[in-house]
Amino acid sequence: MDDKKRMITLSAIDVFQQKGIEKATVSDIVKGAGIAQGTFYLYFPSKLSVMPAIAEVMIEKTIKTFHQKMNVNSPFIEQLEKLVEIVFDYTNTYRDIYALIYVGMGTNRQLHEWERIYDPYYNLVGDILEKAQENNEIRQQLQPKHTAALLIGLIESAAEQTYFYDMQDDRIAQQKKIEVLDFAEHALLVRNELR
Amino acid sequence: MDDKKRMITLSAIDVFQQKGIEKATVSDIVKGAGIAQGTFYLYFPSKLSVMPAIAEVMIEKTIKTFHQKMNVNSPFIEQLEKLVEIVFDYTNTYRDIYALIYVGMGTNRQLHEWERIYDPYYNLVGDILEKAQENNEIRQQLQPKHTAALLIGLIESAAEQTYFYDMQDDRIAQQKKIEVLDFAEHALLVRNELR
Amino acid sequence: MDDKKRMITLSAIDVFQQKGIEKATVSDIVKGAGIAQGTFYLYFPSKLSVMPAIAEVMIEKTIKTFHQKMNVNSPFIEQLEKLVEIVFDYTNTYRDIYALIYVGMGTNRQLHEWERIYDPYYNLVGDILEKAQENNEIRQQLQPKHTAALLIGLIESAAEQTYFYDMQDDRIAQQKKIEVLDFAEHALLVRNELR
Amino acid sequence: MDDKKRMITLSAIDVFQQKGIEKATVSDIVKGAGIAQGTFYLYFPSKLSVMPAIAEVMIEKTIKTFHQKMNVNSPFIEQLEKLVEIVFDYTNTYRDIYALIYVGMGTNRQLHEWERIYDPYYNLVGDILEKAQENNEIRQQLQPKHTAALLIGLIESAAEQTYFYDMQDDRIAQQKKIEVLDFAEHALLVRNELR
DNA sequence: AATGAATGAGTATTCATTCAT
DNA sequence: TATGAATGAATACTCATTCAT
Repeated sequence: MDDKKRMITLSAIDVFQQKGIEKATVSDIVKGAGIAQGTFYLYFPSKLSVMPAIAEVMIEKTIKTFHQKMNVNSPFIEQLEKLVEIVFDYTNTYRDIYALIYVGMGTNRQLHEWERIYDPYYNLVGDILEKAQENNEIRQQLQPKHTAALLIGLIESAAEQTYFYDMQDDRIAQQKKIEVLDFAEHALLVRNELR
Repeated sequence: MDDKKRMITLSAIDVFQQKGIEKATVSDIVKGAGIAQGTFYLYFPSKLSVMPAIAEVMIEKTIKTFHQKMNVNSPFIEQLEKLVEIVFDYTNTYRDIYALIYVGMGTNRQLHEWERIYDPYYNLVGDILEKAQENNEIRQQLQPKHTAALLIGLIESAAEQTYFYDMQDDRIAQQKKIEVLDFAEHALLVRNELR
Repeated sequence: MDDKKRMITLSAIDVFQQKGIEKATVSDIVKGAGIAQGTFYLYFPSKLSVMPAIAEVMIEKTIKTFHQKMNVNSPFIEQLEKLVEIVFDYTNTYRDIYALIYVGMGTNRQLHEWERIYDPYYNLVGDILEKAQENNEIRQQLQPKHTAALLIGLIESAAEQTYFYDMQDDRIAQQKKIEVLDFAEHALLVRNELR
Repeated sequence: MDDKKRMITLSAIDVFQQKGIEKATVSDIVKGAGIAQGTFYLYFPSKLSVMPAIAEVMIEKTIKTFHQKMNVNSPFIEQLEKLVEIVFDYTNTYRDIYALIYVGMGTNRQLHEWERIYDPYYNLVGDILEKAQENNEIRQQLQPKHTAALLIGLIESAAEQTYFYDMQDDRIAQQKKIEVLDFAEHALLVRNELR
């Protein structure tokens, strides 16, 4: 991505997190990026059109985190646990941003781009599932990439629900993680020899 | 709910659906409700504070649909199918509204109210799961209400993913429904006679 | 004055002092008076029409203070000192109210009423001057009532100027009082024995 | 002063005079200044914050008038007469504006700025008094600048009192001028040869 | 490419006033 | 007389976008 475009996008993420969805302005964004008001429009045709770029950066970050934290050679069950950890983590941190992207792209009729943007993420998790299939750790009938989408959706929604409760209470989050892990394991029939 | 408050809420739902999230104005809402501009503020302190009321109405609608379409005496597997149908249906119809509620309540620091509002919904599905447990149709270890939340989250996110794609293509939706159903059945160990 | 009309007026004074000129509303006033919104309009045709009533009450208060603090038999010079004290005191306390009355009556084309309202005040001070003339304490050529108006204006404006400075600093106020007293004494030729 | 800021200020004075205190709108002001609505807010943070700028322009005008009409070499008594003329004149013409400035700055907690703004005015009159002292035309004990403030306050309040009455009646104004002049002369001990 | 002053359409919110009870 | 829910006109202020430099 063009360097200045990236600066704008990163600043936008910052601003949205600090000011919240309603109060963020282009003026704030350009200030954060250290450029002039007009320069913004050299890189993005409108305010909402930053959204896909933001989404891309977010996914990029997520994938980077994956590669850092995930040991692809560890048993699938451990990778699944890690997945839950990671998804809960970024959902909590970036909840507002995700809502924003969702609304912003929806308004802009760009929602279909979401598919393209999430694609590498689904592929990443899909690959893990595929390898788990080869190792006979999960059911053979599962279509890896489709299942990846369901799995990510499940965990993300569980993470979001955690924040309907008091965010401070970490025990609720831990409990939720255990439950979603159990749910997912059965869905995928992980370690079915254990039952 | 107070009659006039309800009128405002219903009109707000309409306006948000028609005009989209960004373009809806209080002026439109009061016009739809047949009241004066100022009257709005007798019932709601601000534009965004209608959100919880909208959420309540939406959940109310959903629950009503449930009672209409769901045969509580049919086998659990059929009820699950119905659940998927219903969730996909309202997600498709009210996708924008849900996004709006989410953002609106988040912005307003009212997200915790979501818990209270979703509660009857989780209870409804929780009851179904509990009965299924009694009939030995699903795993006994599952905590019904918690599982209900996960299940609803799973199906909703699957539905959302579907409608990020071309909404017209019904085959994709059908395919997604089958996948999520399969995923959920295994998670709950519904067809345990097969194993 | 009608009891309820008085209640409204007193509440209005309170509200204006607490909320300031811009923020005071009829709603606040009726709340303070313990009556309903509509009742206000049974006693006053409009919001601004309370102003003369407020002015009247203010003058009434001032005159009452005079009768309490002023010894009409003491030498004129002492009465003048007292006058300065009193005027500084009420100017400081009710500066906002006076500004409000001024603007409110000006807007309403009721400014001529000011004459009628201030009249008893001018008479009061005029009487003091007249008696001082009889006692040969001030110049004989002075027209008592006209001079009263000038004198009051002089002291009020001096008091107002005090508040252009830091209001906390009492020494400035004391200094100003001494200066205005000296100014007035010479204007009236009070200490004629000095010449 | 920045050219555009000055345009806005001048237009604001116009609008306040024509429309009166309550009815003046920012929209009117910008129309008069020939600029866009938003431009106003590049120069002033709010509607009321124009007040100090208005006050500055008013004082500027007054001082200019002084330099035109006042012969600094004429006897003090004539300069005092001129001072009364000028103060009565601008008080009559700009009565509304002064009330507005007073209220506006009071509301805005900017009243202390008044000191800075009036300062050159007090200095101007203070200089006249100082010179009169050198010429032994007034009492030596007087502190020139402080006395200037009292004197201006006296004359302004006298002028204001005049214009609360029927403004058309010029005889009342003339009478008041004579009285205030007499009052001031004695206060300053002008014409001390007469005593 | 970059700037940032200027634009002006757009809207939530307020509050004096009314009127059916 | 008294009420207070309902009214709706009126307006300050915001901010995405433009364009001359």
